[in-house]
Amino acid sequence: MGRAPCCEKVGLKKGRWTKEEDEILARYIKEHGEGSWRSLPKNAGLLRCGKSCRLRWINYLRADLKRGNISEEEEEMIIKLHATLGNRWSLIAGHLPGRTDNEIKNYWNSHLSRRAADFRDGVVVNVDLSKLPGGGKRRGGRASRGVMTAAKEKVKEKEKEKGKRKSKVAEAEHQKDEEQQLKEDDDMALSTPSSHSQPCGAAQSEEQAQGSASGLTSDDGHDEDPLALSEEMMSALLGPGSPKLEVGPDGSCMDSDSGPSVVVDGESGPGGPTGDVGQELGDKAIMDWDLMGLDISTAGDMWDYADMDVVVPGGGHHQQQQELMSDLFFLDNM
DNA sequence: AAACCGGTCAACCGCTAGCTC
DNA sequence: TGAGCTAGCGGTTGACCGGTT
Repeated sequence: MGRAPCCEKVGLKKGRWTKEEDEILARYIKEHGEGSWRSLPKNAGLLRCGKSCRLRWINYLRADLKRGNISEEEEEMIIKLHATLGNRWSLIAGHLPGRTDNEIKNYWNSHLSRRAADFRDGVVVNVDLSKLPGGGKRRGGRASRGVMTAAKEKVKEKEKEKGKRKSKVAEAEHQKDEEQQLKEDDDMALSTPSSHSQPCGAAQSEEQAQGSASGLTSDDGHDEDPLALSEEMMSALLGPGSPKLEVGPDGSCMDSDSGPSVVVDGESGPGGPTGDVGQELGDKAIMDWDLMGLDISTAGDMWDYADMDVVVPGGGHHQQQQELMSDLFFLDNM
């Protein structure tokens, strides 16, 4: 049988937190650490639900939170990530250190969604959610640890095998990248500390990778994608000097000259990068680093990325490779 | 000065996946 | 094995605040 109920709803305080409550909660977590949210209010002497305590800590009291306005860089990042991930606020927050999912969600709803709607002039990205498992609908629920664990195991095994047949060139590149990583700061926008602790997509279950129901589906069943960003809209949002976006003939959106592109080399299965992702170079495909160019309409097909050698041209380092592998895994599990 | 209005954001709600017993 | 609980997620609500009439 299960455990006792999380908390008695009767007699618990609701609404805004007082300064005193904040202090009690912060002091308790400082002494005892995070977790055990169920017993926390009782132990700390708070008349709050554990859920409420957790939310207050995560969204407001945590020491590593960045206070203040969202910067232009962060805004740009949110727009790009939202175009790729949809309303996956926790994933987006994982790429923005010090920002919470709630904060980003609020910022999007109050600042960016309206701007996006102003610019939207039709369907830009084809997202046929009916082809995705579950019909493209999803609600909350935590990320699938099972999927993540299984994937890590799978990647480890593949890497073991791959290590044996890896080319000398790639090995030299890899070694060089690791050396560089020690010396230089990572100026890649997507290579943030938090994104390492929460690998993008690696923890996603099959259903979670479908995008939120309200974000990606329309009530009348059309394929309209409210998250789609046209070239005009993105250019306006990103401002002068921003990378120029290109809209592919199939409607996919791609960022043609932002950041280092990534060459994905090797076997790419159906629905893989070739043809759908950026520019083709023989058996290689140039993939936009932020994955803006991915055509998720083909996501139903599996893509054995683990067999690929991922090389970042121009001396990209190992960290970027691992970031990419995380993102690829996310797409693999869509 | 007061009423109204719209924007922002903290907090709540309902749901799901995974875990525990 | 399955019922029930926990943790975490995204959507929604409503209090608060500043600007306008």
